[in-house]
This record gives sequence, C-alpha cells and structure tokens, in this order.
Amino acid sequence: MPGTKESTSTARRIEIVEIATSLFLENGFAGTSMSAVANACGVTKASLYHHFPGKDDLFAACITRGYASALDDLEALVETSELKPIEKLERAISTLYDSIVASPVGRMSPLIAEVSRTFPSVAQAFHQDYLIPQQALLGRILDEGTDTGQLRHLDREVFFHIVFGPIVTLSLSREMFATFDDLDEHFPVERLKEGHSELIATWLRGVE
Amino acid sequence: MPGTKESTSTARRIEIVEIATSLFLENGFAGTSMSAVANACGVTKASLYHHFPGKDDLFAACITRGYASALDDLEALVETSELKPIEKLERAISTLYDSIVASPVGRMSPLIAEVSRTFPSVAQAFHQDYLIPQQALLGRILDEGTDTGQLRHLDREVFFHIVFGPIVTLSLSREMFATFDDLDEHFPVERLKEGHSELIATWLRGVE
DNA sequence: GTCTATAAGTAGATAGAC
DNA sequence: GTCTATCTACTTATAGAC
Repeated sequence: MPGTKESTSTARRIEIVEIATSLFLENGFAGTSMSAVANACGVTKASLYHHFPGKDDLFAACITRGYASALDDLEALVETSELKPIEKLERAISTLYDSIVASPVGRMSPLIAEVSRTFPSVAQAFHQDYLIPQQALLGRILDEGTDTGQLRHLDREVFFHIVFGPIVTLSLSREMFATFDDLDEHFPVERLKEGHSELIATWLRGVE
Repeated sequence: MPGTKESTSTARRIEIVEIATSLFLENGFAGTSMSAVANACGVTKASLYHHFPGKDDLFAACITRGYASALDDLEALVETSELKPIEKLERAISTLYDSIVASPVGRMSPLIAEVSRTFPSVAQAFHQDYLIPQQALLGRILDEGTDTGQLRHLDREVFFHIVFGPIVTLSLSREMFATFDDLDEHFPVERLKEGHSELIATWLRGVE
C-alpha cells in the first residue's frame, strides 16, 4: 500500500521538522547537531538521513514550514467586509503579535541571520514567501483606508518599519533574555501590544 | 619592561577581539571555530588560547567591548543644555540608528539570542551594562520634557518599545538579507530613520 | 524504514620546546 | 608570546545488514 506508506512517512517528517525547529530555535543552526535531532526524535542518525539528505535540507524544511498557516489568519482578515479599515488594522496588529512573538516561523529571524551567508537561498525564500506576502496583505488594508479617505496617506515602507519593527524586536528580546525569570515583567507582550496598537491607530487617523 | 610588554599584549588582544567579532557576526557563535579566528589573526590556535583561556571568554570580550563608547555619544547629548528636549530626542534617535545599525555592539542581538541558554551571564551583562543604561539615558530626556510640560506623559516601556523596535529590527533585517545586492533599496536606513523620527516627534508633542 | 558500525574530518583545548 | 604536535570528543555523512 503506497498510500499508507507515504502518509506515515509524511507524518514522521512533520514530527522531525517540529522537533528540529525547537532545537534550532534554542541552539542555533551550527549549535544543533544531527545526532541531537535524531536523539530527540528517538531515532538513529542514519534514519534521520533517510528522511532528509542533509542538515541544510532539514533546516530549509524547518524554515519553510508554517509560512502558509501564518499568513492564513491575516488573509482571512483582509477579505472580511464587516470591519472598517482602522478596525482591520488593529486586529491585524494583534494577529501579527501572536504569529511573530509566539509562533516558530516568526521567531526564525535570528536563525536566518546566522545562516544568511552560508545559505542565501533560505533568506531569499523567507523574504519572498513570508515577508513580502505579509507586507502585501497589510498594504491592502492600508490602501482600502486611504482610497476611502478614512486613513491618511503615508510612506508605505515607513509604515511597515513602524508596524513590524517593535513586534520583531520584542520577539528577539524574548529570545535573548529567555533565561530571565522575570521575562514577562521586562517584556510584557499584552501591554506593549496595546500601546503600539493605539499609536498606529492615532497616527493613521491623521494628525496633521 | 613590563609596561611595553603589557601594552603590546593589550594591543594584540584588541586586534583579536575585533577580528573575532566580525567572524562571530558573520557565522554565529557555534559557526565560528577557534581555528578560524586564529587563522584570520595570523596566529596559531595555541597562541590564541594564550590570550583567551576559552572560546566563551573570547566571545564575552567581543560582546563587552564597545559598550562604553556606544553609550558615550548618547550621554554627551543628554548632558547638553543647548537643546530643547524634543531636539535632543531627535538627535538621540539619529545616534541610536548609527550605533545599532552600523556598529558591532548594536548588531550583537542575534548572537546573544543564539547563546542565551548556554551562557545566560552574557545576556545578563548585555542587558545590565548596555540596554538598561541606554534606556535610562533616553528616559532622562523624556523626563526633562515632561517635567517642563514640553512633552506629553506616556508609558515608558511603550515608548522604548516604539523607539528601539524599528531600529533593532532594521539592523536584524540587514543581517538576515546581507546577501541581497539591492539591500539599501529594500532597507533604506536614511529614509526609514527620517520617517520614524518624525512620528516620534509628533507623538510626543501631544496629540490628544 | 530502522538499525549497527564506521569513515573522514573538525571541534575545543593542552603539553612542552624555543 | 608563539610555535609544533597531539589528545579526546564530536561532527556530517555513508555502507550494508535486517
């Protein structure tokens, strides 16, 4: 039964990718050995190499996985016709906090910085398949607001800079200081999200 | 002559730290071997180990170096009495762009994220000796403005979140996509700095 | 698909001569 | 202070039995 075979194989691959992702996030690319991944998965190295021909292939799979689902929520929000642009934007920011601070795909940035010289294609794919679509979706909400005169017109790149900047940095900070036992006190996600969101809303309603 | 000996030793140490820093920034902690550092410095591994007892000591020296000088510019700005708080703040932001996007100490964040679990003390020191003083200096400008009624009162942590967030993320993005040949087109430091600075100024002058 | 065994190379770190 | 030579442990990756 080739069908059964394939699905167990796929399931095992997904399981490996999930475990490997958490190890890469904790210890970096060079700091994570194939032996460590194999041990954490409860298989031998040779079996691991059966599923992924090399360490870079495994890493690429970890980076790639989750792109689509991370973008799905944002896309659904953009398509809704029941919300005003400013409300969509506030919800979009909340969604971004969840997907960047809490989910693996959003926490990949330091890893990609680490391997960018060795595997430029990984960085390229992350940019093309995740960052660009994410910006495009946010841009559509912005357009909807400016076209109907509800939001003021502003430099798109500066807008992305101000929206994504604090969120990505918060995610990075929480990685950097993951060992602090008062992490939530130093970097309180909810309070920062709220303040950030209010500022964006005020900014976009037009202040000049 | 112990004096001469010591100064040549110190000079060599500084030279090694500078070269090692650029290697760590390019390839990460685990991705940078002591052999690679030794080769780049034109000495053998044994000589390198004479100057630094271990890889973690060398890494700590790379992280630590530059704290003081990176904070000096900001401190000089805070002490000035010739500028209004809002002008100080605009200059402070410009200084932060220079020291975080362009200088090694500001680009260390992804590295610290990589080693934070293995060497929590490195993260601790970075927080205590660099981030906290930096925030304190910025906070003093803010206080000066609110005390004299020139700037509106707001949540300090949200303020830091909005000020540092976009700058650190810009630095990280430029690391992630360092291999792009149109890097400055995708991440134009000057234009983003200007837009960011204008937003902060408008926000602080009071919009409610 | 998973295993044992192993190749071929590199890691961090040290001993001791000069 | 720098060198040659070396140690042990670990790295990615593969060959071949089951």
